Amino acid sequence: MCPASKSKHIPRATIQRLAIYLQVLDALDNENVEVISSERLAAACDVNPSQIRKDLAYFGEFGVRGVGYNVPKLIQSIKESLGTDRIWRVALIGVGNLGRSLLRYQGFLKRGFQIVAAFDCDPFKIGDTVAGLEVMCPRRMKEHVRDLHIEIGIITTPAERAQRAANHLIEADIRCILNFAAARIQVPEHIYVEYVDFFHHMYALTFKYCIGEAQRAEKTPSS
Amino acid sequence: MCPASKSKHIPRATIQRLAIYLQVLDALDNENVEVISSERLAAACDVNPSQIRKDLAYFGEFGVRGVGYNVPKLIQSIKESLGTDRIWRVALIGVGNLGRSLLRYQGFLKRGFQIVAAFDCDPFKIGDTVAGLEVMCPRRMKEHVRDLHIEIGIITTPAERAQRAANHLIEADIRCILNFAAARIQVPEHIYVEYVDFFHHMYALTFKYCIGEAQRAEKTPSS
DNA sequence: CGTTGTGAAGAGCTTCACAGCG
DNA sequence: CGCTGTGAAGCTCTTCACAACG
Repeated sequence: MCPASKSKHIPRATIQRLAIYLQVLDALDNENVEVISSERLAAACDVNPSQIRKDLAYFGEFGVRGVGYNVPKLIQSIKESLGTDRIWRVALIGVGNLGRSLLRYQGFLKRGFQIVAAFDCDPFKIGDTVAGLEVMCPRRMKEHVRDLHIEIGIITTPAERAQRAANHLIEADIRCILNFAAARIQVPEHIYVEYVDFFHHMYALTFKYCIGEAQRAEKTPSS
Repeated sequence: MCPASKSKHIPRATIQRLAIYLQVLDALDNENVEVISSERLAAACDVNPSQIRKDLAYFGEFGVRGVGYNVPKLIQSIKESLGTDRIWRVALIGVGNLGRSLLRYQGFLKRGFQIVAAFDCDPFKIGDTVAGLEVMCPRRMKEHVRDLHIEIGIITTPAERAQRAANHLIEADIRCILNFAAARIQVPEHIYVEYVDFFHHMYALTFKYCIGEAQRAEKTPSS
C-alpha cells in the first residue's frame, strides 16, 4: 500500500514536515512551477535544505542532481509515502458546532479523505440530515463501519463525552482516531490517536511572545 | 508578566506538553482531585514521569516531596508560565465558514483569550454582525488594533489570501499570528507565527497506520 | 557546474538513577 | 517512607560538509 520506510525508523517530525512540503508544493504546482531545488523549497517552508533532502531520502531518491525536484512527481511521491494516494473513508462522531463545520467542509476529498457517516447520541439530532449525511445512533456504529468500509473516526463531542465516543469507535473496529475534543482518551495499544487542539498553538504563541519580550528587555536595559 | 524561564532555554516540546498537562489537570480539578503525583499525571498524559518533573522544574518548584502536586496551584502556575494568567485580546481576519465558527465558539475566554474584532475584505460582509461583532474593513485595521489593544491575529482566509491578511496584521503592529489558512506566510523576524492544520494530524494517522500494518505483516508472514 | 544524497559531527531532548527533602 | 528535583547518560533528530552524479 505505502512502499514507505526502507524499514528504517522515520522521525515523527519528518512526517509533519512532509505535510508542509506538500502544502507548499501544491501552491507551486498551481503556479505551474515544474522544478524546485531543496534550497528554494527550504526557504518557502522555513527549514534547513539538508533537512528536506534527508526527509525525502527516507522514502527514495526523488531528485535529479544538478537540477532539483520535479514538482508534480514529488507531490505524488510524498502522497504515496504518507499513504494518501487514495481515499480514506471517515466517520464523524459528535454533531455539534464543530462537527457540523467539518461535515460541511469541502476540502477533505482533495486531501484524500471522505466523511461517509455522522453519529450523535442526542435523540433530537438522530435522523437529521447534515451536508447530505443522516445523523445516526452510535449504537449501530459497528454495522455501519463494516458496510461503509470506514477506517478513521473523528471525535468532535464535548470533552466529557470523548472517552465514550472513543469506546464506540474501538468497539466498531476502527483503528485510527482524530480527537478534536479537549480531553485525553485511553485506548488499547493497537489504536492510533492524534489530538487536534488549536489552543496548544495559542499557548505556544503567548509563550514565545513573553520570552521574546523578556529577552528584548534584557538587551535594552531601562534608560 | 510571565516569571518564566530562569533564563534557560525551554524546549518547544515542553510548551506543547504543558498545554496537555493543563487539559488533564483541569479535568482533575473538576472532579475535585486536590493532589496528584507525577507518576499518575504521566499515565493520564501518556508521557514519562521524569519528563513531567523536568518540564515543571524549568519554571520553579511546584511540588511537595513525598506528596505530589497540588492541582489548583499547579494549574495556576502553568498558566503563569505560559503567559495565560490574563486575557489576551484577539482579532480575526477572514469571516468565512471557519471564521464564523471561531467567532461563535464560547470556549476562548475560559482559556484566556477574547476575540474583540473581526475583519473581512468582502464588501458584502463588511457591516454584518457575527456573534455580536461588526465585520470591519482590513484597511482600518491599524486604528482598531490600537484602540482595542489587540495583540494576536487569527487568519481564517482562503489560502491564497493568507499572505495579504498577514501583511495587514503586521502593518497594524500585531506581533502574534495564528494561521488557519492552508498556506505558509512570510513575515519579518520579530513576528511570531503558529500554523494550525488538522490535515497534518490526519497524515500522521494514515502514516502511522501504514507503517504499523506493514510491520504486523512482517511479523506474521503469509500462511 | 550545480544540486542531490549521505556519513559523520553536533545539538537538543528524554530517560535514568538517585540524592534531597517533607 | 515516598515523591520531587536534577546531574549525567543515552538517544534521537538536525546540521554540516562533501562525494557522487546528471
